[in-house]
Amino acid sequence: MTATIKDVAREARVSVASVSRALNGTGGVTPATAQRVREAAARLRYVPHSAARSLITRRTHAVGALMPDLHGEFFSELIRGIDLEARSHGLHLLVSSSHNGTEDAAAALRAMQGRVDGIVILSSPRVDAEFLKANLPDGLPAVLLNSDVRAGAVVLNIDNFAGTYAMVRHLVGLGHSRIAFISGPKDNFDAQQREAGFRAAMGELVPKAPLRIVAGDFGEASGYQAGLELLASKTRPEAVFAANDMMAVGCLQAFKEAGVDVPGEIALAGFDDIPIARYVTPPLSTVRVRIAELGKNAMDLLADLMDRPGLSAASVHTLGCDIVVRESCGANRGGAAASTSTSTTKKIRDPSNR
Amino acid sequence: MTATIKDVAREARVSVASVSRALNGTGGVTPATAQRVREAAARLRYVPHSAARSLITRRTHAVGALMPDLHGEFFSELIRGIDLEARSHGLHLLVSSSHNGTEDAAAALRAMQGRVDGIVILSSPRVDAEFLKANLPDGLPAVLLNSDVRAGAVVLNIDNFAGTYAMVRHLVGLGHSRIAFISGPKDNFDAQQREAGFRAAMGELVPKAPLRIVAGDFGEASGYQAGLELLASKTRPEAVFAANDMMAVGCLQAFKEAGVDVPGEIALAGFDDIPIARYVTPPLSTVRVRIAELGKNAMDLLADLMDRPGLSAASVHTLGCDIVVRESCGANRGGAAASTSTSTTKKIRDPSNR
DNA sequence: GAGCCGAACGTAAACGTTTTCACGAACGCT
DNA sequence: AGCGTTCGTGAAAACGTTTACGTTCGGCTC
Repeated sequence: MTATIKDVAREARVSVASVSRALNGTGGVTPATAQRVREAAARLRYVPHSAARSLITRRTHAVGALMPDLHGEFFSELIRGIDLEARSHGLHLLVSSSHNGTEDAAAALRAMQGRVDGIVILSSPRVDAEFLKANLPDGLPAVLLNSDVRAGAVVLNIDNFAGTYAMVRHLVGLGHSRIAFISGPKDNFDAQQREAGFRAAMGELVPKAPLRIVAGDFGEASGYQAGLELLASKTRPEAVFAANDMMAVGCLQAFKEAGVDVPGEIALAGFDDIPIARYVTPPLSTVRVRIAELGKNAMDLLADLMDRPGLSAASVHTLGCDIVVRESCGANRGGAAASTSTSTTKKIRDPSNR
Repeated sequence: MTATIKDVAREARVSVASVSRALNGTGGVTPATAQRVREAAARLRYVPHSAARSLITRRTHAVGALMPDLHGEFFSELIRGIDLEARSHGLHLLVSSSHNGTEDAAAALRAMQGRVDGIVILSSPRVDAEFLKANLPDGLPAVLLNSDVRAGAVVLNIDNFAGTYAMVRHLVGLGHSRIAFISGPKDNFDAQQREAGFRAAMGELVPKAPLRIVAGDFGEASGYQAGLELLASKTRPEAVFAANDMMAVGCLQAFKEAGVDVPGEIALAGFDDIPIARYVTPPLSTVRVRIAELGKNAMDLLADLMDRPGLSAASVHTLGCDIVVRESCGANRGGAAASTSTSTTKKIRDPSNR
């Protein structure tokens, strides 16, 4: 059926060994014969059998991406970043997404055993340290994304802390001090870090302001509820900072229905910069996460790890966020230029320029 | 290092053949020995080497997904649908996205050679019939998505034609007859079909109405421009139907800036039902494409094809769309119930119930 | 009790590569 | 001129499975 290395060898009148050497660019072959082999291979449309190669090489030239069941932009951008970088490393990408339970993820992990040379794992609350210890085939290079596992692994995190901190600084710079926070799910790693960043920033920047935190779950409805709750309180906040954009959007809706002007009466900010953020009215100020870059960096870390011998150096890396200033926080009325606040966290002016 | 079938054989005191038979459920082995083998395998944490298996079996138990460089919801939902269904078939998913040029896609196609048992290809303008004939390894089962290739392939398309037709019917039912259309890129297959559906619907439902079509490119800016152009015309349309949501959003922005009330003065509709659609004001009526289902169906077709011997029956399938009625078309003021218009195309009432 | 048949199991070949090793030939050196 | 070294090449082993083919053995029929 399909041509094999023997066919090429016969066609080029050399041994299979020479064909292998010529095609792989391993030395030890004359330019002339290399050329002859290449021609023969092209003539026969020869493409090496990857399984046979993997069998002896112990390398699959593929990496896996394991992620929980998530929709939308985050998923696609992450895959995009990983895929692009993987291809530039000559690697294939095996995707296994949409896992809910631990046993689901464990099965996927097992199934990837031997099919990939490394793996990028996007953590969910269920996928924690002991889960990985139990299910991750040891010796398999892995990079963990947004994980609180700190022991013996390579971890790459979004700098949620710095992001929230910078946004609080921005809001404070605008003159607000009574800033309320809508938090995310208790078991979510990003949510925890964002709340921590908020607490730290408030404590350091406006230490005498009251700390108001209302619970949310990253869903739009919980943001709406939080908005109602905040409106009902005796002293309304000057600004509301939601731990993600969906909640900010829900909160905005509550404000709108109550006839509260944003940002006139209350300023509003979110986190993530989902596409919707720039299309609500007023456009939402938020913290942008460069997700594709997160994927790219994860893939780079993984590639490094795979080149390394067995030595898997544990390390923690972070990827900075950008403050994107639109109208919902009230800073963008005039034409003030953007300024950089941190080395990793840039401030961007984005006047909903659709 | 890792346990091999020989180790299991030794541990279970049988031959490697029996191990293979026991673990694969091929007959010819006593329940007792099968049990013994399973225990030994579990004890050694044995997992069969997939490359070795593929080498002799000529099966990889993996399918590929080849897609152009696209962002956002469409990508993630499609992958999601494919992945879920692939896993339920016991197949792995090899993703290769973000291809721009033909040579890029050709390389990806070649690289997948031998790594997958079948492939799902999402067409882009560059990937046409002769490209596939030239680059698709023959004998490799393939399912084409949103493709105008009709010869010798299995094709699954969104029913753009019926979708646009149904939306026009809906607008006409609302009393509009001067309906303008903002078209998509000329070389885009979906855009072509949507325009064809619009022309057909207008010709049949309101034959005496003038046919107004202004050119767009699926981008938001082009929708904005089209909006301006329509406002400037001597007889303004009663309704505007954009070939996709992004253009409808741009158009809406133009109307807003001009102080034109939507849907009061002009009704507006889009196509795709991107997440943003429900968050603009007024929420956008549109045609929903069930993308995850598209992916699932594609995977099912592919699985069928792979089970088949060599006989690759060419066929064309379509997936219906849903009309989702929000406020931008003016139908949703009252509380009218939803009605079904076609067997494949349902009409949904969706009053922006965030 | 001889013959036979089918089931359970083992032996070994095969799948298509890479890589180690051996073998010449060519070459530069004393 | 002889020798050692390098270099290009080929033969063959190895990777871990599946499976075709024997072989054994127990139980059945006459």
